[in-house]
Amino acid sequence: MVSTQVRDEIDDADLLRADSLAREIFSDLANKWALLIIAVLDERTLRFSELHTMVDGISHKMLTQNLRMMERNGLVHRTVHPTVPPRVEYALTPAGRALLVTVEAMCDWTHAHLHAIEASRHRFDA
Amino acid sequence: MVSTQVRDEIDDADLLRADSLAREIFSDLANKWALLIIAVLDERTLRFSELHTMVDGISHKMLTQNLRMMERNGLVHRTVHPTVPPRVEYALTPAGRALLVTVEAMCDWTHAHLHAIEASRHRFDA
DNA sequence: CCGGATCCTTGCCGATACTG
DNA sequence: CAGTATCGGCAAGGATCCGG
Repeated sequence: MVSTQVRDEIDDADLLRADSLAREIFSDLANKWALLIIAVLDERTLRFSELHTMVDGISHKMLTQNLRMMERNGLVHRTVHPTVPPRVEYALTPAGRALLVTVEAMCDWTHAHLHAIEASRHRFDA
Repeated sequence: MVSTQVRDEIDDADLLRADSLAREIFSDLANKWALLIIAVLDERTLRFSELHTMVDGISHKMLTQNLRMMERNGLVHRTVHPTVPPRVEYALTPAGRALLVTVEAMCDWTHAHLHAIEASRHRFDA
């Protein structure tokens, strides 16, 4: 399931350039809101309003837009509870959880290099 | 160096929400052009014009813009050869190479789930 | 060959208002 | 509470020119 398969000759970048569908998907997901939503859905199903609070800075509109996109791509599962008031919950699908692993790796990387990056910025800004 | 450290209580998403610098850096990098450039710089130093061809669809402007940002954050190293015509080469720094690992993971994920995603889209669009 | 600067267009995204 | 629709500002990003 986890792709540690060995490919010969071509690397990942080539795969992205060759396949337009792959590029489209990659472009969909490589945006901060989508990745942040995935990161926040770590471990727990969340309601729309919870997501709205937890991913801070995101607007109502961007949240729905990204959730639709992610649902369409099969990353999140949407459950509507027919109650009053309505209750909608979002959870990661297996595919989404697989992607979560790499998102967490990116988060870890960010925090591991925080200071180095800050230093690099100061050097550059001179 | 590689952060497989164990943290207690808080998860990655929390770290991103708590630290505004982390969020800023994450937002810088979580965009398709930056990630694609990193993916392409896999294994080899590349000239500006080579990058321009390899990351296809990117404009001259976006390429310089992202390269500056990545240089500022210490992800790529820029070497200017004082020849005529000028020759400028870009290479990943150790930090950049560390990030490359997670970018490749994302690429692998994309290709591993291509068909599933395509199927999911068809289902959704009905 | 590189990349900065300028103009100009496009579409992203936030604010607001309205339905179920 | 969750979601859709509309509108409008503003910034992202493309095209082009020039200068090193």
